[in-house]
Amino acid sequence: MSASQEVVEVEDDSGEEEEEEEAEAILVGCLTVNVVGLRYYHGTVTNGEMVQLVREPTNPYDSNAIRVLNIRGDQVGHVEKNKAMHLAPLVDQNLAFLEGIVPSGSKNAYRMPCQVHVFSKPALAPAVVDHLDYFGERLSGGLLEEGAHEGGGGGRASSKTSKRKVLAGAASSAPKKPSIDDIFEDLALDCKKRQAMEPDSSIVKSELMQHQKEALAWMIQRENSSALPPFWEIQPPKGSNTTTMYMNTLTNFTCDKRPEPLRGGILADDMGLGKTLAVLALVATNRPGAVLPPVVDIAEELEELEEQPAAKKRKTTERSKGRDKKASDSGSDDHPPPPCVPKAGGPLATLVVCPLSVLSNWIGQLEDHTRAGSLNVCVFHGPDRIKNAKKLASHDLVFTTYNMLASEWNDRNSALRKVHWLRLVLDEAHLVKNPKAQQTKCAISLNADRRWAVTGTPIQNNAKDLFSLMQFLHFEPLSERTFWNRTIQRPLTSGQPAGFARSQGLMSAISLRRTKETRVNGKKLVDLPPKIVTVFPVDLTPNDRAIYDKMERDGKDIILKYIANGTMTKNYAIVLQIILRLRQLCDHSSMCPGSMDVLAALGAENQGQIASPELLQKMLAMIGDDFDCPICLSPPVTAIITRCAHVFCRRCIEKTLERDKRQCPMCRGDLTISDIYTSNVGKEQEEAGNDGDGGGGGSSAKITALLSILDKTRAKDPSIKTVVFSQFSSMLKLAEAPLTQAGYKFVKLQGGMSAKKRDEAMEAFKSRSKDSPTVFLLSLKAAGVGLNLVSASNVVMLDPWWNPAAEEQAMDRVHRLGQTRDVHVFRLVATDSIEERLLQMQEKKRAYAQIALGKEASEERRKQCIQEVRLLMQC
DNA sequence: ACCGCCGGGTGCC
DNA sequence: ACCGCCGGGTGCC
Repeated sequence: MSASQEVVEVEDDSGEEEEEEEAEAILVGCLTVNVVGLRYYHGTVTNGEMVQLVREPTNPYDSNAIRVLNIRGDQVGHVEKNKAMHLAPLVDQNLAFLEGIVPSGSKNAYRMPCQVHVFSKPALAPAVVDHLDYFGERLSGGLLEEGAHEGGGGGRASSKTSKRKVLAGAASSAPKKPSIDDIFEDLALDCKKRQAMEPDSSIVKSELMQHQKEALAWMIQRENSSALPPFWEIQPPKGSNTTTMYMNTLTNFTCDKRPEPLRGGILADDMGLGKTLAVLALVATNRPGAVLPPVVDIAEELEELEEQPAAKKRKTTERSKGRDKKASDSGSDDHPPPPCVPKAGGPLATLVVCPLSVLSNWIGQLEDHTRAGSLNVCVFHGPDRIKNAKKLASHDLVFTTYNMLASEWNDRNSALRKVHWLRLVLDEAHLVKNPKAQQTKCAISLNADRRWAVTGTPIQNNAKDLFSLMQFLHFEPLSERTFWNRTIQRPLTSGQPAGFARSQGLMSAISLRRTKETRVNGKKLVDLPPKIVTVFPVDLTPNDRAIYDKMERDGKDIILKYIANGTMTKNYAIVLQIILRLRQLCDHSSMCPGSMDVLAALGAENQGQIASPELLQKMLAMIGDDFDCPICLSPPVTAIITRCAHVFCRRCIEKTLERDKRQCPMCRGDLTISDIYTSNVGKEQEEAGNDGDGGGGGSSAKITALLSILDKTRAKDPSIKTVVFSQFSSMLKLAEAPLTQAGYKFVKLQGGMSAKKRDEAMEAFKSRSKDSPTVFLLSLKAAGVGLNLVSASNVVMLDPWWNPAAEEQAMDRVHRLGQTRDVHVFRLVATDSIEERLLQMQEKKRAYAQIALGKEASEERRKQCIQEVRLLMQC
């Protein structure tokens, strides 16, 4: 950042503070002055209109000059000089600031009266009064007179003023300072009269929830409707006036040019209501040139559910709503209604700005809910981002982060800023509440036809945050700080009902907010049914038990020897193998051929390089994602295995090897890039040693348990579907024959399946038809992606996983948005086995994950690793 | 008449 | 601007 930029920042700061102080100011009094020189300027005002009074110290004729501008900023004239002379010093010394309203007489061609409201900090008010008194200027209508600076609408129509006062009386019984949440409170009631729309099914493959369809219809209507922006009214020609006029009800600014609609708004649904999908549906459905699906009116039901205390407040909402509605209705009368036909030919690309942390969520939802390849998507992030604006603009959807936005702000030639966007979406838009942050400035300045702010925590009890959203939305004149303060902020903070009513009118017009408590026809929008997790102990069959016990004893002996020698990390591959074997034995003996002796012999012979690459790859494929990278302590992004059998993210280990010596961070053994192996995922590895029917060692206790759960479920309700997870695909295979035998139809999903096959399996399972499969066998790898499995409500985890978060995530494929039944999760755990210890370890990991984030593989971590093994092996 | 008055020219700051 | 103001023309009744 250059020095000059810093200076600018500082100036911005002070300006900001001053303007925020304005909100705290009080009205000292009013003064009527003449606005003169009208014929030299083309800015016009009508009766009751607000004007801006701007000092013009550089005026060559009078250094006290005060310019008079209308809302649009066009100059109307000057304050007559003998009054300007009295007022200018107050303004220049920051003792007061001025606001003007032209009550009447605006027809005069040469001059017009203007009511000047003088505001100051309360402490300075007496000095201001004294100063003006000295010059013979008597102020009228100070704070004491209620409604004195009601200005906004007061001047225009006295009938309205009286209505407001009635309203004020009604509202004053409510709590003094209405929070923004109160403003939203009743808006929810309005959604039931809303409409719904299906998304373009050639792109969006998922079924939207009802409230998401409503959000889609609402957003599309906001983007395509030609309705007037909020606070605008149409004034049909009357009398001698033959032109239709448009008036802003906040400022009474009137002009003959129809204001542009506000194409966008605020999607402020609570977290967990699926805003991301709603926006994706919008992007997919409201494309230029597209034919829109029909709008479906939602029947209004259960009106009687209305609660008593809400009724009064609701009237307020309806009043402002009614006004908006009238405005838009008459708007479509006057302009041939072009709604719902997005034109082709303009810009195509939607830019989504989000925090880096939720970027993956967007991508995940995109993969989950849209057909592969149906949208042309790109992520503008990282050093190899697209720098060519034309290329960037050719995508349907571009994702970037706030940090990118902030850094690109400095770059005049940034592709982001050059593109003319069809649509700009700010996710977690509350992040732009700081108006001087670079990301905020950049977001405001980007060139986009439609603008959306998406946020789950909309306006944290602070109307100021709303202001920055107005800036982002380019919603004039509220995007202008002075007008924001004047019409919303100050009335709101001083508890005037006008501020509240206006905010409500604004929000009801441009925002959609539903909370988890919002009810439509008496039902919550998203009411995730409970998830009940049960640990389901399984006694191994006598045969398996015997094999397991022997193996565990052998394994323990081997490991104890390593611990005694201090060679455990060196022999980590064998340790891992032992643990893996034992875990497999908990599923079924057939999955673990051979004995530990073989391994031990191997280990004894080659202390250094013990495993062949093939074996290592096999191991990696089996532990797969169910392992934490010891460097970043998260499940590996692209898991690799070293020749010393340690598992890392590819990124993490590559970086470590680049930077440090050529050593494995875990065992300190020599290690180079060539000693790293990926799993050969492409070819699905089927564990040898079983032929799919439980083969050699009799039946598996886990499979028996699974069947008993399924049988019970089927007896209770045959339509309940069950998802079965295991990390061993061989275990899933083991389940197949018994399932078929017991009359269960099933589908399967595991790593290495083609996208088409996966889709087919998903579709089949989703079906509600009688002969559709009721059991879904999933490997851990397949569960990692954001699958939606809400058609099932039962989950069986055949084996406990290393990583509790991964297990949780897998369950949440079922227990997620759209789930209507209670979810039952059965975690099968072999009694008195390594699995029980694994559960204990999961608890520890949960706690550990909180503390040691971001630490690199250290001595401590290695010790902990040994501790984990000892805990698992009970030695 | 170094005034008053008349009436045309003129017009923000 | 159907004003105020300026400044030139004018000058008893």
